[in-house]
Amino acid sequence: MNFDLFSGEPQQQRQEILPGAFLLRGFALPFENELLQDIQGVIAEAPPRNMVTPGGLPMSVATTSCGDAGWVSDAYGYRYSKRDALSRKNWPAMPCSFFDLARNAATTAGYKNFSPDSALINIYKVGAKMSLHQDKNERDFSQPIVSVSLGLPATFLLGGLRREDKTIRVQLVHGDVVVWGGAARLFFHSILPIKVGVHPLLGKQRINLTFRKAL
DNA sequence: AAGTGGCT
DNA sequence: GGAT
Repeated sequence: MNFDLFSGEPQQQRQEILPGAFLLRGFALPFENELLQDIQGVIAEAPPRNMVTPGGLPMSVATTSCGDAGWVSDAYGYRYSKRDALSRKNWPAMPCSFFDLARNAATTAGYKNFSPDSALINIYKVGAKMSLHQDKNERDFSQPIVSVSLGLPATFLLGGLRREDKTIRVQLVHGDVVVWGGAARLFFHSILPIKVGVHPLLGKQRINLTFRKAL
């Protein structure tokens, strides 16, 4: 945990950035070592790949998953799949460190008993981005989304229910967690192109973990 | 099927 | 279609 050097009290790092959406600054830092180790394990079993959108264009972000389902995109559309098309096996199991972090973060944001069954791992090289979209391939929108930022910083845009709604922008750095649910669950969001840089632990990349109850 | 992308 |  982060402690205030003067008071010795844990600093409150929770900020409601829009109704239902919370920024938990540095929340993942205590889990850092275990998370990085477990990410390596998942990637060894299910290598990240640049999925193709239904429109036929490759995404700039490389993606893999773990848990009971993984988010996939191909010519047939966006969906969750229980199997990795590359290995034709089930996705790797979700590491306990992933589940615990996601559940704790959701609780801290006021979403009790979050039980993610899918963790999407998005690898951003410098210049990679994620266009404005909604997370809407899940079955149950009563469960929040938990997003963990590692490595290089990113600018996160969060809007509303309509694509054309005004967006706020939030700088996300290594260890930050964003949780959105309730009224914000279907809000459009995006990541601007990652700027040139080198992170001391992760080098020239940003890794994002996104947790969902997909099934 | 696709605006999770690329163009202006 | 809008932001950059």
